[in-house]
Amino acid sequence: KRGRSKVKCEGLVTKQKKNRRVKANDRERNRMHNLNSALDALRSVLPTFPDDAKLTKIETLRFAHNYIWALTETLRMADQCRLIPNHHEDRESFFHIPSSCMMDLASPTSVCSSEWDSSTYSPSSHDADGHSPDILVEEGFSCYSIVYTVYLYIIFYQSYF
DNA sequence: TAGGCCATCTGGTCCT
DNA sequence: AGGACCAGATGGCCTA
Repeated sequence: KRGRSKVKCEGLVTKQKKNRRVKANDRERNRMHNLNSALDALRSVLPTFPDDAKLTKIETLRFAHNYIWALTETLRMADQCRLIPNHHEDRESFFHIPSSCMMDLASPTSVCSSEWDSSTYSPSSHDADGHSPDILVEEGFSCYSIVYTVYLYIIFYQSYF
């Protein structure tokens, strides 16, 4: 009788384990879907050309990093000059990013490598004045939080213009 | 066909 | 104990 109950117990444990695994898989799938949604939101605020293929995940993150840097630099320059025109049309031309710069921003793959190496192709993390436009990501932030934070940063900067 | 990208599964670790 | 997060493994799809 004890043997049978042991087998029954083992079967129950196996079933419980299987059930937990299925639930964990489901949560993991959900988590990745959320992460992808955050990446999509981030893509949506990045400037792209109509015929551009969808940016890959790593391209999206690199592009966002460069884009934030470009916007930060633009703000800094505008602040330095204190010549921001009031008319909307003028503001647009004032903040026009040179095409050479856009090419670089729009083609992250042109400077792509398998590793994140900010020294080679990402903007310097500190400008001439020692200001750091880097995104403040505290230790312990999840991937989702980081992507979403980048997204919010871009929205914030874009609202400036 | 090789290589890149992606989704999913899985086991481990940490936290509540 | 259960959930969140992460990294490694695997297989599918697509493109040069």
